[in-house]
Amino acid sequence: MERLAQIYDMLSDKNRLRILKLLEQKPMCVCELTYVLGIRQPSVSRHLRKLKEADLINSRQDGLWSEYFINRIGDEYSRVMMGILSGWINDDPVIVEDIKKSAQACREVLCNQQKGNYFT
Amino acid sequence: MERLAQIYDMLSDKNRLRILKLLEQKPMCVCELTYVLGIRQPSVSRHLRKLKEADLINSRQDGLWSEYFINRIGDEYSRVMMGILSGWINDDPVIVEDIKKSAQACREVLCNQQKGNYFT
DNA sequence: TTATTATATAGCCATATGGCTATATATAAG
DNA sequence: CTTATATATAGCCATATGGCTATATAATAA
Repeated sequence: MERLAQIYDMLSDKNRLRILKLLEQKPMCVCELTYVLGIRQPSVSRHLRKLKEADLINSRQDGLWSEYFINRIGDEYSRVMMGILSGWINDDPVIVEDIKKSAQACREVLCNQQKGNYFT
Repeated sequence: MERLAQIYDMLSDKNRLRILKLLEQKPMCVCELTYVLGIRQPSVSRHLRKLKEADLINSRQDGLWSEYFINRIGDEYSRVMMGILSGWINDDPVIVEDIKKSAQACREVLCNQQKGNYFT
């Protein structure tokens, strides 16, 4: 029951729902999520930490970036809930706008990278 | 999204989960739920009010008692979530114990009814 | 080494939450 | 009417939450 309540708790915050709906589309780094959500980076990082602790998402390091993505190999609860979520609120105005913004959001542009660094 | 977050929020509390799992079995009045949950009656009443405001449960008056029951005609979100919940945590020790207790809980015995009143 | 930058963490603050006790309300009995 | 009783509400309090700013950490560049 504890675990189930934890998952519901993760899903009960609107910004966390937005993050999950964004990651449903593609992996994203913190700066991209920060740009799309319109809240401060530390707030995004904290949401991501909670979601990761709840095993709903995972991350991999990519140079200076941390790329977050949906954890597809969670337990039954998380897999079922994420599966259902993927069919829901796809036409919510906020979600539609978020995904539109995320398509434009390019980490190389967003993050104020030095010119001439390792990815040029 | 607001509505979905509201439902998840309702499900993120352990005592509310217990209430829903109990009402899954049968309608119950406040005194029975109070007995089973082991928390104070006003706390139970508040959980019930929240669940009712979220349209997950409903109530009918039965003399002095208020009988609460699952709302089977809610929107898609609530019906799907309640449907899934009915298949989950049925072997959770707390839930098993709750349902065992609820089977013994008889409102006529539990509530300190006067002898010789309208239901004798 | 130092500088830069993406992310993480520490900690502040206002608000929300969920226990609780005390009390009000509503319904039925007498 | 008065009394009894099931439930609802008001309001207290400790804790949790989610914004925020400031700062620490980690990875790469030079």
